[in-house]
Amino acid sequence: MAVARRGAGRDGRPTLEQVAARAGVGRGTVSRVINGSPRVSDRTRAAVEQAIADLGYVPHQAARALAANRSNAIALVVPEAEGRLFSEPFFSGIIRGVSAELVDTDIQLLLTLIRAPRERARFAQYAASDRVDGVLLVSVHGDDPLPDQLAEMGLPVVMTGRRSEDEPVPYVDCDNVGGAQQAVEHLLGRGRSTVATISGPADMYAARCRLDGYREALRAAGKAADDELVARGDFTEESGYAAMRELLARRPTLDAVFCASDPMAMGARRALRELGRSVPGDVALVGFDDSALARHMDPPLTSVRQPTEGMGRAMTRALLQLINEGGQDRPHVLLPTELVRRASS
Amino acid sequence: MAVARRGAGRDGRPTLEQVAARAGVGRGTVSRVINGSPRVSDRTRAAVEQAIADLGYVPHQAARALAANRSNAIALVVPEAEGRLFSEPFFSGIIRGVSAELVDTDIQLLLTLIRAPRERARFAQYAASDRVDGVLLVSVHGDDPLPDQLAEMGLPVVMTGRRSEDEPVPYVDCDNVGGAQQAVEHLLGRGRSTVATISGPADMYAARCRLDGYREALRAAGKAADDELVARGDFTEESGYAAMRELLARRPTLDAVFCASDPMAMGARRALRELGRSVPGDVALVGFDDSALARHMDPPLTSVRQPTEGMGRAMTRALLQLINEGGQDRPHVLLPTELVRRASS
DNA sequence: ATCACGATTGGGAGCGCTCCCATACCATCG
DNA sequence: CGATGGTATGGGAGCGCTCCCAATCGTGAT
Repeated sequence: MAVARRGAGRDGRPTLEQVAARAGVGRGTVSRVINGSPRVSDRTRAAVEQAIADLGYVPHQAARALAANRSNAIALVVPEAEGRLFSEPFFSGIIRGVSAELVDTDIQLLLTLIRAPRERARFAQYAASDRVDGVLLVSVHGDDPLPDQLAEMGLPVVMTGRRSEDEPVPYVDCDNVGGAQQAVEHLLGRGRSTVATISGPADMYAARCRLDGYREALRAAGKAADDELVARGDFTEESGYAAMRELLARRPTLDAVFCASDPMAMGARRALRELGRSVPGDVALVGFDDSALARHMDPPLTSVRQPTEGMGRAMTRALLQLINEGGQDRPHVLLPTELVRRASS
Repeated sequence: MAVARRGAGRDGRPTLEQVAARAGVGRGTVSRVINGSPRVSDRTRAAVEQAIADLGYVPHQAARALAANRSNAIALVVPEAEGRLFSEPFFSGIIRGVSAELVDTDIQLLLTLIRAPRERARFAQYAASDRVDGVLLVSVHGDDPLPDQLAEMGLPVVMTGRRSEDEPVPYVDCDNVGGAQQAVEHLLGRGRSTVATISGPADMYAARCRLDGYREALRAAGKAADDELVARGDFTEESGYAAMRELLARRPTLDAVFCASDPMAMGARRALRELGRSVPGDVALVGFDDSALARHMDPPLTSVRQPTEGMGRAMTRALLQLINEGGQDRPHVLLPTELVRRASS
């Protein structure tokens, strides 16, 4: 036993040095094998790999990080104000995607919730001090300076969603315009003639995109734009309820509504019920996000699904590329959405 | 510039050594200040703190980890089979709690999803190699060997939930028995006389506890146990639907049902509607978990809420204590649940 | 056979920190 | 007044790895 452990690290775990000794080579060579350097002969590589297997050697992260000056970790930052996100499939999908993309690397995922502004500052400092190789930002608000701040420090950053049309920071987004368009085309295709929309806050880029998609679909179908058919919400159920009542007051004859979020669709559904309109009989309804809510509404809600897992993967790939290639290019990825048809339309 | 940077780390960030130079003390002293050692005079401490502030010094994690042989990170492990968890408030609450408890430490949270068995093995190896100081396990199955495996390696571990009555691994759980009991007492208190239950899989400890709570409440109310009023589900909506039909077939006169999960309550509600029973008029319904579902059901579902955030905090505190004190004691924490009353009962 | 040059390889130096021993200093005590 | 026992402090050693330069070993060209 003592022999087997000779020269072992202080936990009794084998070190590079020991692997080298066992394989009859130098430290440098083992390091090269581990890091996949091509400058190693096949014979030597095989011997080293054998020794690694024999000893059950696992490289010591902290030592690597210190020597190589990279941390082999990336942070996933979630502003917790968006607590909402957490219980939605959105966040779940993102994590799944990120995690899936990381599984074949030896990169760690650090999860950081940011509540107070104090924590934001703290994270900025933290990120600045070499502790992560890159940052994934989820659900950034339009006026959040953090992305630029991090980017200016030279830290690779990728966000989900854009803050505006000409987002300077690399991002992965879903095709909000296309999704909305698809939803409205679907409603028109089902024979609906008067399609209204309940849109999100005008200061959120995604909300504007969804509204654009709605308008584009109507235009493509040769319908005149009609602002009477557009009501504003703020993505919440309450706002959806109010908007629906407003729309019905303005245009009692409408027969379909595209809601820019599922909770708003939920609110709209409630308003419709109260006013004696059936769904989908009198009014067809489509939501956005395909949350758990949608599946459980009565009737189940047709909704636009974001490829959340794909977005998580894409973000991660983009970030790893930034880290490894340090490229000057700012990757922008746009993923397609999918309409999930249910009984509400 | 060059002067300001003299002796700086390779990223231009200040090192301990520089702080020491600026404060006019030795490395060891600065280290003591940073680590809160009492063996430093107030004068010296103040000088060092000033130098740290002046330089904006932030300790280099990897270097600390290497020298001190601790990683300053804990892992939160989630078996992704429980993908379900993700979209429930449960997971969200746990993360929030863990994160809140870590915010004043410099401990990192690593998130690890485990999908395939291969990944489980990989994680075990990973965890074994010094990369985390401890592990939080969420939602472990009754037959999962991972907790014991990790514990045997001497790695501090805390789980949510128990696998059985005499769980050997430290855990934090909510009071399932008490929660169920409270729910049933509530139903009885509302004047219901024939309270049935749809319970979870018999091989899950939490499900057995909830059933025990149900029975205990009836017993306390002086009601005879009646197996005809107990139906098995597997926590899914479908199983709740089937169980409800079964119960009604057996006992058409029942007037209340305690469901051991919200999705089962959802299924039960559907069955009741189909069979022309009103909720809560004919049958009162109570669920468990207080998921988003509960709030959005029609009528909104009374449900037993787990203190998820509190559980996250408790797990973290327990783990940190295990890490710091290396105690031989196996902390077991049981937190109370809360009945959230809504229109369904 | 000799020389140059690329492919491999070994191992020194050093990453920034903690640990701990040796030293310096100070107040108290016999 | 010197011995004694603390308390502060400085700094050497070393954590396990990567980087990189120098050394070694072929191999083909001359």
